[in-house]
Amino acid sequence: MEEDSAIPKVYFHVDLDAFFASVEQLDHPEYRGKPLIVGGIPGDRRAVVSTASYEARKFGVHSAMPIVKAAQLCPHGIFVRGNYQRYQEKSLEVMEIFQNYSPEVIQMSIDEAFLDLTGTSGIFGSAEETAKRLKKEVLEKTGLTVSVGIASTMYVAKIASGLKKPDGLTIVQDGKEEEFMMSLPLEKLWGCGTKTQERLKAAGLKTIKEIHGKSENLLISIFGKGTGSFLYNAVRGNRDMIFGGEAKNHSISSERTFDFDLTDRTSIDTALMELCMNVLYRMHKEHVRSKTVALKIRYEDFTTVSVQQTSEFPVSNADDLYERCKTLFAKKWTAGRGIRLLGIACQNVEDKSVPVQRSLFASADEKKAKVEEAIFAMEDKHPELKIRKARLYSKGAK
DNA sequence: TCTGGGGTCCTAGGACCC
DNA sequence: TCTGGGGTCCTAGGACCC
Repeated sequence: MEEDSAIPKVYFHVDLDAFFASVEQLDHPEYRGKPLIVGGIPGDRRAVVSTASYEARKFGVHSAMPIVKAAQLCPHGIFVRGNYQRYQEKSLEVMEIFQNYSPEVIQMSIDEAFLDLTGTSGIFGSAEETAKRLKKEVLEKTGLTVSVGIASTMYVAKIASGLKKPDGLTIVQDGKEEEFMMSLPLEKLWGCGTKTQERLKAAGLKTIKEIHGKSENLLISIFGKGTGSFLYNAVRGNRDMIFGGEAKNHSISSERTFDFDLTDRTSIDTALMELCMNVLYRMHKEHVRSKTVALKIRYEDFTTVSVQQTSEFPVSNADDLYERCKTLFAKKWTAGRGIRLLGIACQNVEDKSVPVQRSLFASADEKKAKVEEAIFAMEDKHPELKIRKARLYSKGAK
């Protein structure tokens, strides 16, 4: 093991403020300064809020809230469904700017990233100056504001960036991480959601300070190895992820919540086929394949079941995936119960360049796969030409 | 006011093997 | 014939994140 280098670690966590809503307000001046809700429009039965502008948040609207409720809280709000391609574009613009500040950028999602700024003070000046310059550059080049957290661990930087939104900058000095953590309410503990918070409260631990007072062994005895250790380290600001770690168990999934529960086989099969095409298209674009197919059913009462199966051979084409999904579905489905959501996933995807064992039927399967690839390629070139499985156009499908 | 869609990671239990 | 102990792989479900 190598000793810790003398250079103190410096991490930035950069978070775009109310990202989707901000992009909409940028593109539509008439939305600016108004309560804007992205995620659905009133009347979308089961839609939820994806992002609310700060003006809308004043009414109590927040992410994950049903649109129906948002419309009640904020009846004069502007509601839009959103344009994810556009958000992706803007995200890319911002991420490219980050590259100018650090060779090590870890993008965490469409609207946030960690930057390793360790040892760059000679180039950029102090962390604070650097952050201010970065914020200014992002605003000038993209019209968006970001909030930045700076600390010696990614974990603390992440929490810090969330404290002074929007357009915030929070610096936790090296050595002050623990003190910083202790000053926070329990809700700010990243990775500790409502369930764990409830368990903590049930155990008499209501604050980060109180957790800090317990030994690791005690926390493990109450919460188990994983959660116990996590809590012990998190309240000390110790918890850190490994930079540049291999992405394992990558999966590609698609799911859909239906406006009305499905009960008949025809609509169910159509929905399954649609999900299959979606997943397969994306696997094709990413040049990956998978041997493990998973299926998820959420019933009307929100109980959720899943099945998965790993086969000797990777999924080869849409029919293949569809057949596997139907088999899994038959294994789990309780006929008569209404289905509110269906989802499928291909797990443990691997790059198509790694050699694979071929099945006895490989040549026929490969032929089908080739045809599909050609179709996908054509759809990419001519989005107006939607070549889809004939059954998607059969009655009932839109 | 019933609760989206895309992910990742962890855990517990069963099967199977030596 | 009453039953060890470890390792590994797989699955189902749950927690959490944005």
